[in-house]
Amino acid sequence: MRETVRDYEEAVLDIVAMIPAGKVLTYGDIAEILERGGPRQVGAVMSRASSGLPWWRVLRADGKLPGELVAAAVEQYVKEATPLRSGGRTAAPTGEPSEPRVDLRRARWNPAGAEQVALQRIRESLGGTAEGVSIRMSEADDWLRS
DNA sequence: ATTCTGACTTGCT
DNA sequence: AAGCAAGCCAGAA
Repeated sequence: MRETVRDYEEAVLDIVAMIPAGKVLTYGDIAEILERGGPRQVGAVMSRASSGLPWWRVLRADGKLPGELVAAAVEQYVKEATPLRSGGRTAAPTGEPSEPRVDLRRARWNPAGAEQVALQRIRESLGGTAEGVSIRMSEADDWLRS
């Protein structure tokens, strides 16, 4: 039995729903967790995501989000005290406000223990049907990458 | 089968 | 820091 597109969407949405307030994940991170598709696929899912989802906690690898979403997102970041870069000191000397960007180094969600297990379970739910799915046990190491 | 498209990434200026 | 080109992945036309 082949996995359906719908399954992939559910998996992505489940993960997004698990991200704690004040923390974030990049599109690529989610693709890695699922070991399916890539950043663009995750982005595609998010573009169709229904409201009610903490979409602002999923952003690009550079800590930004597509233009239109920035305003709404920043509002949330402030509310959730998400670590940002800029705002004050790092602003350009030219006087340009420079849009705030999430500080990935500090804000990236690093799932541990039970959370990581839960994510693994979500991933496994995708390959479900015995298809020679070789599982890597030491995947956790990937999360230690800086 | 082929081409287009996009809430993406990386590497190089 | 900002812009650009290529690479990448999968669904849609």
